[in-house]
Amino acid sequence: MKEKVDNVIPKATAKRLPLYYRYLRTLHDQGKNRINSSELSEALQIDSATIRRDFSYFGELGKRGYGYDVEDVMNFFARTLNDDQLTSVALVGVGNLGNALLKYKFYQNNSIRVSAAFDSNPEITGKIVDGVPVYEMKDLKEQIQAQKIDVVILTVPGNAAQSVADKLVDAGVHGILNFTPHRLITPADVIVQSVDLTNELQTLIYFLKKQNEEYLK
Amino acid sequence: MKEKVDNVIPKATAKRLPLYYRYLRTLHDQGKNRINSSELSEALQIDSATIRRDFSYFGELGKRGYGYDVEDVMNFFARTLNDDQLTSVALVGVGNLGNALLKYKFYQNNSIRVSAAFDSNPEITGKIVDGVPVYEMKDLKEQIQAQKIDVVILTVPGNAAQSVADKLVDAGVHGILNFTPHRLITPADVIVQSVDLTNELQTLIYFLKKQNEEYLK
DNA sequence: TAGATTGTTAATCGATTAACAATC
DNA sequence: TAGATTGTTAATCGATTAACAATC
Repeated sequence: MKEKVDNVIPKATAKRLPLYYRYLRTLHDQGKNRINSSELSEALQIDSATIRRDFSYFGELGKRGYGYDVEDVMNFFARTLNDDQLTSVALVGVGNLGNALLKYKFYQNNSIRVSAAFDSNPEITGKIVDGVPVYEMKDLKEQIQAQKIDVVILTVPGNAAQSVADKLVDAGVHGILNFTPHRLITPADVIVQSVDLTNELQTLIYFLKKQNEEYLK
Repeated sequence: MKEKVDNVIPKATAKRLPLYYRYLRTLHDQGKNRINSSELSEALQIDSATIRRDFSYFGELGKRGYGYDVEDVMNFFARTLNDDQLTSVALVGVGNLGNALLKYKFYQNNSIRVSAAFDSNPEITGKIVDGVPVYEMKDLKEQIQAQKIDVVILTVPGNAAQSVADKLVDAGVHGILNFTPHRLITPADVIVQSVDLTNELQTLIYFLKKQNEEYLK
């Protein structure tokens, strides 16, 4: 397995990495030790050429005439995705969604752990929710820096999103998983990934409507 | 404002429609009654040519030399996105995440309403959570059909995902917003939109790591 | 009419996929 | 060696964007 040094990974490829990684672990758990791109294609519903191309960005991970060694590639992706070491993230906004995500066991399957939460409501702060201490907003910078947290899950109400994002940037955070429908303005070196639940539902409903109209013709 | 009859809307465009719609409503609330593609571009961080192209798939929504009439286009998108009439959806799996989504006020800003929930746990069923009745799984088909529900939010544990999806398809559901990390196997006329929270976090962490490595060079 | 801005043509970019030579 | 499957070249597809004629 020869790895590549120079790496410009297309975004589309990067987004599929967790998928590959998860399935390789499933295979590994099942005791399978080799897999080829057609089987992967079948299981993941991704064209086999796309899979080979994706893998090839990282070097020659496979063996011609054989396929891929499940454990090798799994371990390679674990390292690539930083899953070989614990990543602590914080969560800001312990409302409905925030609470649910606190309880969501990210670390059950991955080495991601929510190690601190923050909220502006004094009824909530000072407690430990599901093993995670909930701090006041004024402790944000201190805790983020003390715990060397680089990634934050943002589940505050929409109208607070930008001002909290500013505080996060000030505290040194570089990655924000944004659950508000607000477009955050941040410096270029901060990566914002947005999950807009209403958008997802609306798009789904739109696709459905279109399919329906198509069907009526 | 001339609308188009024939419509093959690119997927990328479709996914931006809720964004446009939301922002047009914001403008409308602010009492603004005209907008042009550069201003939209500025606010939404989408190239103005992309915006004009997106809009043009739906006909000639604007006026040359003038821009777009906010109310007109807003209303047009409301119809396009089915937001001019109530859409009832169901939710299956009232665990942590399901509970949070039940309380998530989709209908506060849009005409989407969770009108029924289902769970397999008898401790939960039979109650009304946040105004939404929680039924047993055995009532699924009956309720889905009685309430003419076409879209379901799926927040069950991963291992139950496929079997529940089968039941949903059997009940006549055509759209599933899937929060499990499982790839669902469904007939061609069923649209599955997946939201994989762990994936999002892992991808974000990966991008960050890459940026960091880049920076070190 | 003069100025502004659309809607669209053409160019470009990025992602997917078919096909196959390289090679284990 | 023969058979299998990778890694990659070339073709295709879909999305974005620059540039501008059309036109309000």
